[in-house]
Amino acid sequence: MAANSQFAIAVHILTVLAKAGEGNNVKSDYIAASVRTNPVVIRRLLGDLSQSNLVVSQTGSNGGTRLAKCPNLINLADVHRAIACGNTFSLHRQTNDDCSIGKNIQCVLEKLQIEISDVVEAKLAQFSLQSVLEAVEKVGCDKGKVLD
Amino acid sequence: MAANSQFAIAVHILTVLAKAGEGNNVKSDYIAASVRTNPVVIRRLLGDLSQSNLVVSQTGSNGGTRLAKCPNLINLADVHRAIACGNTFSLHRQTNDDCSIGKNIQCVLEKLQIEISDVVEAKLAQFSLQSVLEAVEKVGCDKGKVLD
DNA sequence: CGTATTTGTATCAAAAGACGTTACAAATTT
DNA sequence: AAATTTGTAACGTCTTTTGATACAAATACG
Repeated sequence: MAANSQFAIAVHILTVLAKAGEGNNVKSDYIAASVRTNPVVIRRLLGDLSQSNLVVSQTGSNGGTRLAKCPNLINLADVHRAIACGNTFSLHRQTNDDCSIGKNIQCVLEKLQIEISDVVEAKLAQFSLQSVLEAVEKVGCDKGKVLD
Repeated sequence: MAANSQFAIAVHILTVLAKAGEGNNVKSDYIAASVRTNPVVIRRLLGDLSQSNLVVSQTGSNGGTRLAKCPNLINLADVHRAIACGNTFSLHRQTNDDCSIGKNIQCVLEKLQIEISDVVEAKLAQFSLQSVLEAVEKVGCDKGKVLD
């Protein structure tokens, strides 16, 4: 199971930045208030997003963070990769090589893991940050697909 | 990220049972040796698999566990559901309702989570336990897709 | 130029989750 | 009755995640 909520928070962060609009710096304190967490948690994630060139940050007075590209050009697969969210399931550690199953199942599972990652990314790639923002701004969030 | 390796171990367990053949009881000690873990860890997972009617267990001398159906009739989506592996990503906990983003992003992310689960399940459903067993028994596990 | 602000990052502590282990009752076979 | 095996509770340890404090470096602005 997905142990951490970093991807969810990252999407939240980016949605806030998208709403702020192009070129407008948003402070980690402000984002932290929306996410209800500590600003450092936000800045850590912003660091990842920055390394993937999804956002740009500035220190100093009037500093903050803004999107590096327009929300149409960012999709959730980009975010997922930026956060290094890991896999849908984990492999178990070393198995027993004396057993014909234990010996070979690892690599079968690794291949499977890759195939799963691929379909997850493909799905995530269907959603732009823009579409997320629009979905969030729509009120009727209770029935049907929200995204798309 | 997937924090635990229960799904991987469950697949390993079922593959061992599939190899053992229909109607043959396998003891948790034997499986544990193949997985290199404690028999109790195996029995815990067997409990989940049993509740989903994938395996049948017997206590007592000559007891053990066997598949409840033939390996062609079990697919990896069945296993995934049985183990309750959770989601590809976790939601963050309560957000700030005073912020229009914080207020609505949760349900958008929930919907996304469901769509992701669906594609993951659909992919997993493509692989039968039989195909996993065959892949594991094949030696050349180093190039190309192993599963399918 | 100096002050205020903000990020980036190190460090620490707390909380949660995963995993392995021991122990033992209940069920079953022989 | 004795031996075996599962089912499950209980516990300790380890790792991961999260929240928090602290402070240097960068920047803006009067």
